[in-house]
Amino acid sequence: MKLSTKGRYGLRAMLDLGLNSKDCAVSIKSICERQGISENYLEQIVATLKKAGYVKSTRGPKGGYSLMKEPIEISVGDILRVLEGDLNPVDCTIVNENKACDDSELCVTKFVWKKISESINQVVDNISLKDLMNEQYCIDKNNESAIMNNIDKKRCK
Amino acid sequence: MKLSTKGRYGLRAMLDLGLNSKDCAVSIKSICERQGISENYLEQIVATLKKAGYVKSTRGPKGGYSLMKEPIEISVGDILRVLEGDLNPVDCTIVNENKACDDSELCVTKFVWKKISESINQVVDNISLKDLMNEQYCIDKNNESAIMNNIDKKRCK
DNA sequence: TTTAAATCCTAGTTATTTAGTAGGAATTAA
DNA sequence: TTAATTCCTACTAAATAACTAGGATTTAAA
Repeated sequence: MKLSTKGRYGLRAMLDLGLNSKDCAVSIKSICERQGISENYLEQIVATLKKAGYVKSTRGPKGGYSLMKEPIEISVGDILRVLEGDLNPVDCTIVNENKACDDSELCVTKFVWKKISESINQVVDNISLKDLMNEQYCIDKNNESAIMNNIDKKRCK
Repeated sequence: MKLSTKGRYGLRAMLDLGLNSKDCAVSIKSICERQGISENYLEQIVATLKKAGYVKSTRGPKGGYSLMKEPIEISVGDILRVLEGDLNPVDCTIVNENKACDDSELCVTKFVWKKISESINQVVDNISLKDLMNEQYCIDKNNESAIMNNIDKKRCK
């Protein structure tokens, strides 16, 4: 019951693009330097995100990637579903549809799987890339004041 | 982001025990016949549930397994966590604890993982085995009336 | 026009996990 | 004594995850 590196790296890459591709395209190389990820691997992940319409690319020197939409228009759910597939904990969540489940005894657990699916999707669909960017700005700000004022880093409200 | 067969089979086995082990111990063999699961494999799964204190066993002929606690005292979350490990989508959910995450840039995604964890656990901790048993009784009842009255099967309230 | 920095594309490869299989030892009711 | 059961551990095949490798294409800039 774990997300793979595709989802984790992909979300970090998208956040990186949100934070850094405002004015110019951002290369895979620079993302990987910041995020500590393998370049060839992230290439494949970003290719998936491009195909899904969340990032655009420009080739050649000074080329790279940038977001295709406004960060507020991209949810964490969008990103994760593109990279991980649906976020259902069990493939068979549609009650009374699969033939193997005509045996109702098997079906009861589906109510559980369905509720888990719904709760996961509810969470990830209600966090936008913009939210994460804001969270990041907030952390940066607090870090700075922590350094400046020599006080402990605090969670952002 | 899928549950393994351990969690799925395990929950079905526990439900089976809830429904069938009221008066007598239930053998692995009979559970597997009803549920269509490999016997040797379910043995291993049930051994884990036993070690965790959710089922008890009696050996020899007429032996088998039964629940250690009242179904209302056992949550779906208890069962799944025993068999799947924690239900966090990413291992690193504790903000600002891991060394690799002192780089705050990496940390922002953790807010997402934490929220997903919380929502999953909230769901599974609020469904008891008793709830599933009731759901099953309800389905059985509706199936019967569907056969009797020749009307469509309906979802249970 | 050449160079080099970048994306684009696809085919390996290695390690880990999953989902079992296999089979014998111990227990115990009939 | 028999046979049904749990108990225990080692092995295994298949799938998946997490990359690595390397060449083709594009294009800004010298």
